[in-house]
Amino acid sequence: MPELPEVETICRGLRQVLPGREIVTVEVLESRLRCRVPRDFARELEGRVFTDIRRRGKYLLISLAPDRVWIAHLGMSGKLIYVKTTYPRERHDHIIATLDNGHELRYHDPRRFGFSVVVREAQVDEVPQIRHLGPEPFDEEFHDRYLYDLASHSRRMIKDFITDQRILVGLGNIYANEALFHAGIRPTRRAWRVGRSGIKRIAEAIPRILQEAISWRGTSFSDYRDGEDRKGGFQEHLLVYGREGEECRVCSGRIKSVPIGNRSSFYCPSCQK
DNA sequence: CGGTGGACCTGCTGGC
DNA sequence: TGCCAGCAGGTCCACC
Repeated sequence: MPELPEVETICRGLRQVLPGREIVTVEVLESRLRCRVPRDFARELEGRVFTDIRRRGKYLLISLAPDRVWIAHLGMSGKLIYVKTTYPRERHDHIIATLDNGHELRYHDPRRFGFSVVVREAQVDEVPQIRHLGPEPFDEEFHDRYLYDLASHSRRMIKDFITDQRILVGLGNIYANEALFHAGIRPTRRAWRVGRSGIKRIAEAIPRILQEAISWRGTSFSDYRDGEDRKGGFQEHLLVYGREGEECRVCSGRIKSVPIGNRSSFYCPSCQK
């Protein structure tokens, strides 16, 4: 489900309400979380106080004093919501942290692709999932030259390349397709054949499209909700993703779909070469 | 090493 | 109306 804009939206929302709150109790209602939630997960969190909520790629890093970080990835269908204790519980609410102010932080994930782990602050960068992540698209180290140096040595399809979280973090199926549309490049082009000007357009389109999606609080089709269980609005502004057979909003041609590695990619044959 | 294809899950939709 | 194949925002691993 969530790509960078959705995780960023959740992050900003939780940052408004969690710092200073104490976790009183934690219930882990689902034991089949693919061994990614340690048995002592609840005890690691109980009695601690939220300090800071930040994001690294598609991961939420939730700091708690003294000296713990709850690292959460929401997979395809995960939600992390802050609601009153009276807010109706649902099927697939797997982890419920009861706070000291009549609210709960609930981790909900029907498909259970997400994962959670609790580590010490100093260990965050050593966690394998975090250690191998590439630069943030909004950081200075991510620029067209960086992307070109890597792309010029890669024979992979460009869409596959830019969704590799080791190259850069944050892009998933929606925003990779959108960024390539904005750059005028077909998702099936081999990375090394995109060329310098094409890579430059991609490197510029990525942060732009992500920023725009953040301003709309992310994209919601069915599952995605922010930290207050509300939908995002960017689905109204998508130009190619999920629009197979519909009219291109730029040239009125028909949007096509092509599978890349078990996943649909969308593009406009006349706008993207 | 790189690239591919399947596995991991539940739920919803569309076609028959 | 009902059933079932196919597909969904992500990662990881085995295999060639």
